[in-house]
Amino acid sequence: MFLDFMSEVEGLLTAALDRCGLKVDEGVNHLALEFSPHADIASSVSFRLAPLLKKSPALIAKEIYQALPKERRHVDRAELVGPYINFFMSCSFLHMVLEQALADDCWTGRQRQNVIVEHTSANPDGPLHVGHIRNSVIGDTLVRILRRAGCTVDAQYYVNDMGRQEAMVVVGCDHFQLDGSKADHAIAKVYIAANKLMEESDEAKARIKAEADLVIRRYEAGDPQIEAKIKSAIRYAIGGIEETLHRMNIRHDSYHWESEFVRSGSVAEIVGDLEKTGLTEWEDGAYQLDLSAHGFEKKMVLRRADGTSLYITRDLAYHKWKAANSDRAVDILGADHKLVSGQLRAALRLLNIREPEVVIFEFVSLPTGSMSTRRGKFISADELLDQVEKQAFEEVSVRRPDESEDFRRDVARQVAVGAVRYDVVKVSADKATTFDWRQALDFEKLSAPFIQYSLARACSILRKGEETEATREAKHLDPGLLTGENEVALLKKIAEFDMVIDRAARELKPHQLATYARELAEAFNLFYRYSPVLDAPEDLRSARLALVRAAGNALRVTLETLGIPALETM
RNA sequence: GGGCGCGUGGCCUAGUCAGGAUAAGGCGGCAGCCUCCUAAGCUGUAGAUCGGGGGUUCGAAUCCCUCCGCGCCCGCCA
Repeated sequence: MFLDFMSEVEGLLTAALDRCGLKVDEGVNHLALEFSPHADIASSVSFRLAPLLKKSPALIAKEIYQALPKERRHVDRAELVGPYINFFMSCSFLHMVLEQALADDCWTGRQRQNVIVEHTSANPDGPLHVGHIRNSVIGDTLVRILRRAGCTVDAQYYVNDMGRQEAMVVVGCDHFQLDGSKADHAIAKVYIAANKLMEESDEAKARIKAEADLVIRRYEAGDPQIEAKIKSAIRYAIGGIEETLHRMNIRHDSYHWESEFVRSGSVAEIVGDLEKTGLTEWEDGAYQLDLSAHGFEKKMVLRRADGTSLYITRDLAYHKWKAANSDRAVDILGADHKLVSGQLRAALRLLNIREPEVVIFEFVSLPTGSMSTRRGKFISADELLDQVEKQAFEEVSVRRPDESEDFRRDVARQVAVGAVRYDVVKVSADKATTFDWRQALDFEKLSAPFIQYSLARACSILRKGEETEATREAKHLDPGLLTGENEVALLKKIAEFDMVIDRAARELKPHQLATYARELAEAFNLFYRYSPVLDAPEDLRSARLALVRAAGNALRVTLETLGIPALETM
């Protein structure tokens, strides 16, 4: 929709520049297109040409303006305002938007790549906390955005089964009993307890560390007894983690365990490949890769002194596999992984393996400081969801006191999922945040319920409007009646959907969709407030009803792409 | 100490990558709107040295330099 309008504008401008014998350097946005309150899209390309032509921008803009081809489909008119050329959408374009938005096939884009998105990948040593879910929500939203853009996506969870953390879980299970709480929480308790044990004395610390080291060595060597222990602890923890993820509408398509890559020999193979670069050496007893030529002071350790592999070595093998099995590989990682992910990419570059696209998100901290599973200092995702759901239940009970408790519980659950997801996704990934209960429990304008509510309003109109409409014979729809300011603004906002998705999918910026969702809901609410539908004269009523259906589709698809339940009533 | 990221009204954020026409929202404050399709909504109002300073440019929240503040990292952890 909007992309069609934009490419026509690009075509017009390119043709006009050509006719004038003007050239602008190729590059991103070389036509200087920009969004503007003065136009549907504007170009300030005249400024770029002014220094070259030594003429005033206004004069250049005038020449270009006069050379614009007259045959147009989506562009109604262009206006010359000083140095700016403003383009406006035609009525027929808006009619096309309405018609397309009433159907199903305009909501999926034309990107056709196979994409692997790895997200969450939290160590199975405890429940997800409010920091982890930033990863999960950003990751899952990107999965949905990429699918919406037309890609085939495999969402993957990388299971760290060979690391020290997991060995500590096994040590914890040896010393303490798992209690009856939710699986991931029960695992966290023994893990925290084992870590506490280490603080008792130097002797205890050495003893526990030795136990963990032994677990690591035996597991890497393929000891079946240890393997059974680790796998069962991990499956148990992941079961709990999955339960939480499912509660938030998040699902992984496949799981890859790091041990896979050790057992298959691909870790050894990639270490061998790195050896051939001549940049590796045994130093201080460990096998290291020198990346100083690539801007990394720190050497990358590939093997411990005892020969066992490290996280980053195994990750290298995993990424080699990902590169071979996708067109794009996307990693969602916390800010603490900046350095290692940089080293990882540098090492892959050395081997001529396509690098992953890495989305880094900054930390979520508590008002009291940073979170830590090991120290038991965190707010779990389950606790957050429970609290938000409780608050939502109270609010829905105030608003819909006559509805059954089942209805209110159901709405509260869906509102809570949306509120939590939207709260996370609305903030740009490169902003560090502090978790705030008051904000998490606020369901007003800058939140998911605001958007869900707009859809519920649309659905309510449709329920009432279409039972009478259905009895009439199919009648001619005249979109030309939708000329009100709010109606046109709503149509234009609906049209933007494809561009927002396309851009978010290319730039991997899910918060752009969150911003769009809010704007779409605002546009609908203004229309709702000022353009009565059911009480309008017959023809206008039909046209507005169609607009409500179109806006409802846009809201529904937008919410689904954000992983937020699209409620028909609330 | 070095590397990366961030700094926008009292608070939270969009806009920064691709510099342009009056800095955009929310929360909180104040003042309004339910005989009218769900008021989780809508309207108005007050409130900003876009961290400070320099530079590039016709034009800088946006690009460059520098300083300050905050976060993350600099493990044979992940």
